[in-house]
Amino acid sequence: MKIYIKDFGEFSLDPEKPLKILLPELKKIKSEKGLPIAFKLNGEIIDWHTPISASETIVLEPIYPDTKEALEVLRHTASHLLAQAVKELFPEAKLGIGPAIEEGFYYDIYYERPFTEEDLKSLEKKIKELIKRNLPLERRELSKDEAKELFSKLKEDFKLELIEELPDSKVSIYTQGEFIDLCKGPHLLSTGQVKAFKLLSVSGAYWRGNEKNPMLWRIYGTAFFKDEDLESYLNWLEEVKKRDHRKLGKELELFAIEEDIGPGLVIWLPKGALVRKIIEDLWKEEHLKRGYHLVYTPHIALRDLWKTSGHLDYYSENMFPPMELENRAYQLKPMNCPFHIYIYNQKRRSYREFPIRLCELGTVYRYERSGVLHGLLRVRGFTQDDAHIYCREDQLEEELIQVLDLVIYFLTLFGFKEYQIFLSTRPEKFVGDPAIWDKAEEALKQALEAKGLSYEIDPGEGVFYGPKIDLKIKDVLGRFWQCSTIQVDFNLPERFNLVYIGEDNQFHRPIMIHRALLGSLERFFGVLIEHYGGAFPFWLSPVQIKVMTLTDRNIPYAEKIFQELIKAGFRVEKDFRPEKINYKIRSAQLEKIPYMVIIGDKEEMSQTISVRKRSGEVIQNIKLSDFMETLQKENQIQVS
RNA sequence: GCCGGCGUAGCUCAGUGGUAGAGCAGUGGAUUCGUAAUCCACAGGUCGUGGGUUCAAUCCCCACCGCCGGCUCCA
Repeated sequence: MKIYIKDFGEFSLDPEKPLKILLPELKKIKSEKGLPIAFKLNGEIIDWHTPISASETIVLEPIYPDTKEALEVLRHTASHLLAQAVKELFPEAKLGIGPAIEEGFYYDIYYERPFTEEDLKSLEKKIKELIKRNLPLERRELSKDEAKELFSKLKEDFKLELIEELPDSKVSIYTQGEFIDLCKGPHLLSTGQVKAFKLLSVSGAYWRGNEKNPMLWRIYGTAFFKDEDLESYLNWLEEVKKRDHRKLGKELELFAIEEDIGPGLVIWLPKGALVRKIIEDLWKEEHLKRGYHLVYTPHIALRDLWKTSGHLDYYSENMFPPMELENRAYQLKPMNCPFHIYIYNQKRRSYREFPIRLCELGTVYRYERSGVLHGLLRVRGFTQDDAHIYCREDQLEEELIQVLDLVIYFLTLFGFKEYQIFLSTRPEKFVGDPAIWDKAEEALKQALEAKGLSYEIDPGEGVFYGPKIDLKIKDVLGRFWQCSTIQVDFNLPERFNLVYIGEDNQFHRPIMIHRALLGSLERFFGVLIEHYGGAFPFWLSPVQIKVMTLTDRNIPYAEKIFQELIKAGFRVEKDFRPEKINYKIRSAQLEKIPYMVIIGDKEEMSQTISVRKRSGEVIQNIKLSDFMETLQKENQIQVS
């Protein structure tokens, strides 16, 4: 059997032997990139331990240390090191699973008591020792029966359960030193290749994510090939912490969530409310420009409405319980759609009116389990930037293009330029005509392509009532957040018997599109706070300018400057306290205010101002009119 | 909801079986100062809530509430 390894050349290999056999030969060949960590075969990662057999020549793509795939291999081995360390220090522990994950790895372990911070430290020490011993990894294949015997001897009950469920008749195990684990790989050659690692946290996790199963302890860690990489990852974690919207929200007085008010219920403080107002004004203005009608609907409605809509059947676990009044049950709304349907149904609709676009910043209430609430990102009451579009089938694609155009417009405003887009198609359980589903899915695809947006398809992941597009935005720290969603709905028009009169003077059923662009204002605000690190761009800053005096002598002149800035429509505060200028600058800096206007005797004499930017840049003695001119420019929202 | 951790002044945090402290913020006063913290004084807490143990609880125990991290990125 021949294999061709890119960068190294062609070799012959005994089919039953692992690639490792070739090591001495490969080492002789000097590839600039060094020795591969693993290989790619038809898109799958193959390690040095795996025997391959094939009738034709196989082409292997080497994987080098600075790639995502190599990290995955490294981290998988790191998770085995963790498991090995656990078994050495806590022999009674039973192993669950231990995969590599996006930012590191974890291992789920059953033990009679939780692991502590001290345990993590001693585990780290043990792992370092195991790395130093540079234990070679070995792979073996066993029949299921052999494997069962082995793991029952080892008393690894969870592994036995896994073996039971594996489809193939043979399973593979990896060993390093004394340690044996059921594992499909891929792995490194030896433990010494793990250069930099850290255990990060422990928490409870149900076996296989099911609450009916026993709870295991999940130890999280991460690993890299270089110490610098680990260090910069840890710095990144620090940065994430610094930008935590809950911390900044408190420090910058943007919002609060109060125990006495209720979990997951947000109060917007004046500064946060101001940012929200700016976003809302912009949103409304742009929607009106684009042919939407702005509507308002109540926060509660008769519960029967939700019976008709079907929410009681498929959404009730997310709804607040009903309220009784005058023998009628009312329901706090979890969604806006039924109300918009009644707006549609206010009169007989003609095909000529289409598309009808109704939009609302609608506040909804949903029951989220107490354990999942998280700052502004997961709450129980929030305002969706919602809209429902009613149109004919032949208008669907064009409408979707318009919606995508609008969503990109808004996201770009806030500096979100990279997206992950998912198109979810028909699930097994669905309502409506499959032919229309196909058409709608096609329309979604066409719309995405027309906008030049690349996307992935999530087959069968659509909601039962229609296919959808979900859009995730990438923030400055490289994290993705889901905000926007665009869903086609074949269900509600049916349930509420929506009709219009067509060109043929017959009744027809409209298609409905639900869409939220920012998602919820709370969540989007939370993402924005983290994205900007609390330092909002000038146009979005709740306070844009702070005017401050050097001495009390300067107050009258500073007051005049302040008034002129206010008159020009800027959001300005003043700091005329008898404090040192350094003190005032420091506090304005901590408030992350974009511009400080500093007034002293020099400015007063020359009838100018001095400006210090948030960045630290200082402009001395410029004319107020010149300053305002540059501000006006900056206040104009630039869409690129 | 479940598991672990946590809950002390507006904020960040120290502390102890004998009913509490610091820094910042706040208030009063002094200082009138040139680009990230001037000094002095004062005031501020039913130590999350409710029970229990104890002569005595903020501390120990239990329950509840809330917050933080996590709860299939599968051998």
